[in-house]
Amino acid sequence: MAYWLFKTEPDCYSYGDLERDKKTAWDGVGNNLALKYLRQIEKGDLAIIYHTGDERSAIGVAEVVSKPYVDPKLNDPKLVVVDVKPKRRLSKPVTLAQVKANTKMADFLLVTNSRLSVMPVTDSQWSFLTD
DNA sequence: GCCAACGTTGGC
DNA sequence: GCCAACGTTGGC
Repeated sequence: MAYWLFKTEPDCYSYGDLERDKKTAWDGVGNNLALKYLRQIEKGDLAIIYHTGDERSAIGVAEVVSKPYVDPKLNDPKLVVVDVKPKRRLSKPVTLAQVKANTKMADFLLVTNSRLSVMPVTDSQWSFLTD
């Protein structure tokens, strides 16, 4: 069981959309490094859903309910997706500013590689975001 | 709206 | 295979 963070532009697909849909294929990831991480994800892993744009906050937790598989809508074996379902909203969203203000989060990929859309999250990073 | 950081593309 | 030019992302 591993922890991850998925970024999304809420105007495009928000945590609320995921709650409404109950389940969705997390698609649209094209970056090589993000795809590498995506392929390492296993069924049962948990992912923080982070909203970019004006919100810039970790908003909720999703559970991965499939293995990575090739996006059936596309014809490229490199482009994989996983199915996720909403698990719980965070009691209080954690903003990017709060993450950056904490020295223990200084090496978090969200901070050091702001353009990465799928990234691993360590236990301590997970605790900071979800406690 | 700007721009830094990063990825990608294509000419050589 | 290098790298300049260009495009995209996302924070500010």
